[in-house]
Amino acid sequence: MHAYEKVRAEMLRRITSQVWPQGMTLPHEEVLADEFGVARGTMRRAMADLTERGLIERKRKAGTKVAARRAHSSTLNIPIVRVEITDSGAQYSYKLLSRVLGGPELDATGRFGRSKLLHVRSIHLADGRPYQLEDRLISLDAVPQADAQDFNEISPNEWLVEKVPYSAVRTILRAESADEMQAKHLKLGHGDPVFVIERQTQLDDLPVTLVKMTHPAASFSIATQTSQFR
Amino acid sequence: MHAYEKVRAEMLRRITSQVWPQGMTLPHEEVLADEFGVARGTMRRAMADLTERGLIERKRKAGTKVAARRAHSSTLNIPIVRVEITDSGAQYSYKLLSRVLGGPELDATGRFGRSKLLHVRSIHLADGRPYQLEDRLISLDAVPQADAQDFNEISPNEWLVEKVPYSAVRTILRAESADEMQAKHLKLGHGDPVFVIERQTQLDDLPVTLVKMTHPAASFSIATQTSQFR
DNA sequence: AAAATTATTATGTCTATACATAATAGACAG
DNA sequence: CTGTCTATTATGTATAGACATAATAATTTT
Repeated sequence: MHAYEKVRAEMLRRITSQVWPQGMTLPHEEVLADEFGVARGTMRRAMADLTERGLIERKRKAGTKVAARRAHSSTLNIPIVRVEITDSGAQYSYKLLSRVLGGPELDATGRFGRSKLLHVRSIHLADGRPYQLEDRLISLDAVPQADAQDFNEISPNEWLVEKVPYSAVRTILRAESADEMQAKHLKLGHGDPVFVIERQTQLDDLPVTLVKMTHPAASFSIATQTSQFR
Repeated sequence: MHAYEKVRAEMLRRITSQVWPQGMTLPHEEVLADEFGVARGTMRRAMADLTERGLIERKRKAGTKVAARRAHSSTLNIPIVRVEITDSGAQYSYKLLSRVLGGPELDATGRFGRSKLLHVRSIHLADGRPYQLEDRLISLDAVPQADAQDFNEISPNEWLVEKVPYSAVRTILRAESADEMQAKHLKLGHGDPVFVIERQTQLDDLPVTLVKMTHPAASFSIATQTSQFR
């Protein structure tokens, strides 16, 4: 265990055990560095990790305080769907449902401006059972080469992640009840609950793709990482 | 903009634009430091951020590679429910539904061993409308002082976050359809979709509390931060 | 040829020092 | 007492250098 890890672990202990209670101002980093017998740089590294995790708050001149616990943040990891399925030990398969080329009228949200769009619907299966319905719009302004892809063999998800640059991603999670089309493809009853991940991808300010990924609620959940220091 | 931010931004640009494509081995950090005209420490800081975000992978002796994009990770922030509601501009209110003291039989999952348990059910409202149904088990081994709390005025959520130390949190997200009890308290129809957050909190190896937070799907969603460098 | 040993090397840790800067506290003027 | 300017200070950034270590590559031994 390295010095900064020891320092961090001990600080974490003091915070979680409330030896250092919420709102308390800590000694200056130089003082703490001295106490722990490390250089200021090492001290700062330990404290940077705690700051990142939201356990302490630091401000110039004001000093370092133990943060009030008003929220809990954790890391949400969403793998590409093929990896998610094969990692679970299941057999992955994929089927294209439809591929429609059209104009801006395909985009009800108006986020794509006047770009020509590709609307692709497909389904991902685990051991032959429907796992995810992928309903995607791709901007041909941002990704002209998508026009030449038929998506019969490779899913838009995989193809885009592999081939297309992006800089920002916005994700929304929610629950819905399945509409007729979703129920049909996911082999659910009409009105059954589904877990929806909606994601918009941009390259700088240019919208690249917008996808709605729908999963049967009964066989889908997301666990977040506890973001522990190891 | 600081030197490490400039370096990081430029590296990010090269990666997202695929000037440095997936799998490419980057020049050594000393060489890059030289190219960017910064010290090795500064270079390392920029690279540490990119590593943290999963954009590059580093290994001793082997060097630094642009990571294959197999997943997207983002930060999930779940505030305490009162803050979530008041931040949205709504009026927060809270009502205790039941508070039952019992033994390990309350815990169907068997995670609490033989601890005495407190089972508290309550509802959080936004502008008088049901927002979240909180169904919680509290270990009296870990939190004996919970026995003295009636939870009439302050919610278990808030009380625990404020008063009780913890070191690890495990969160699961899923969609369900409302059972009779949930439907009644959330003013939904039986079978309507709900968004469920389940969370288990520990102090070291001791389970502290297990909570199931149920939200009407129609008025609840979670947006994750894009985790952008500013 | 395979296995075990040794050398090399890129990343990782730690230290010490200098200077920058945001934010507060204190001094001062009105 | 109020607002403005100034000084102080804790954190933030940057640098250079020494040493540690994991992992690969090269060499030697079997």
